[in-house]
Amino acid sequence: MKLTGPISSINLDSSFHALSDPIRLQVLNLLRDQELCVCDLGEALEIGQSKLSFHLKVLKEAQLIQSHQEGRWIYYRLNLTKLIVLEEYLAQFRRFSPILPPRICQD
Amino acid sequence: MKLTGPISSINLDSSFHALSDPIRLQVLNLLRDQELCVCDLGEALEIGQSKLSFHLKVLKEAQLIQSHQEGRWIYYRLNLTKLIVLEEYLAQFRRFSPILPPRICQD
DNA sequence: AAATTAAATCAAAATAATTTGATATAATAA
DNA sequence: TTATTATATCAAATTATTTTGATTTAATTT
Repeated sequence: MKLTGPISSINLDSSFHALSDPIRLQVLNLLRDQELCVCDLGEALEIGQSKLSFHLKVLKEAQLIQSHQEGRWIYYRLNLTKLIVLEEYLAQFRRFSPILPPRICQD
Repeated sequence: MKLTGPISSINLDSSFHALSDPIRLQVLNLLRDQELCVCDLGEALEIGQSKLSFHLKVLKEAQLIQSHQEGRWIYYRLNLTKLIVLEEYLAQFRRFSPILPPRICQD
């Protein structure tokens, strides 16, 4: 059986790859509750401009973030949809487990 | 504020790195509801023995799987605890979001 | 004890990802 | 129109990861 929905493994590896770097995780954390322009991110992270641009590209290609332009600034924000797909993928292991009880629901 | 609990970013990047490879995701999926020995995994995945061993090591060092020996077989199983830590890390973005409603709780 | 088997380890080769510094692009301001 | 600013892109250098085949280890069987 080949899965095709959001829980399939297709592209999941590259999504997780985008999460596998400390700078990129910092970016996601900075964007957690607000959108920011590249200059804000650069100031917060204190890394070179082209390095930041590279990591933003990785995150964007993995569809973990989205961007839009405003004047000469480019703003980035989380793509929650994709983050939720990954969350659900991991949740699946817990749901399938014959061992541990399901997590307490806090939503 | 430096986080230190399970939701901190410390080591999260290497955990996600362990998830960033299709062979390793296949291994996790095979172990989803049962433990298997290396030979079972090798048969299912049709990859060379040392290659499999390498990927199991990456998963084990990331604490996503655990192993125990029985005679000359070594059995691997998921480490749900770590998978749940990662799931919670991702859930945090959703919980923090001012935009999307919380996920419908299915537990 | 010798042979077999399951799995790990090692070193070399092959690939892939990241960093760096320079240059390009496109929007705005002077 | 020229200068400035924000960001992206590119190529080269660096670093990290993965693959491969050979060897090792340890348990079991003969």
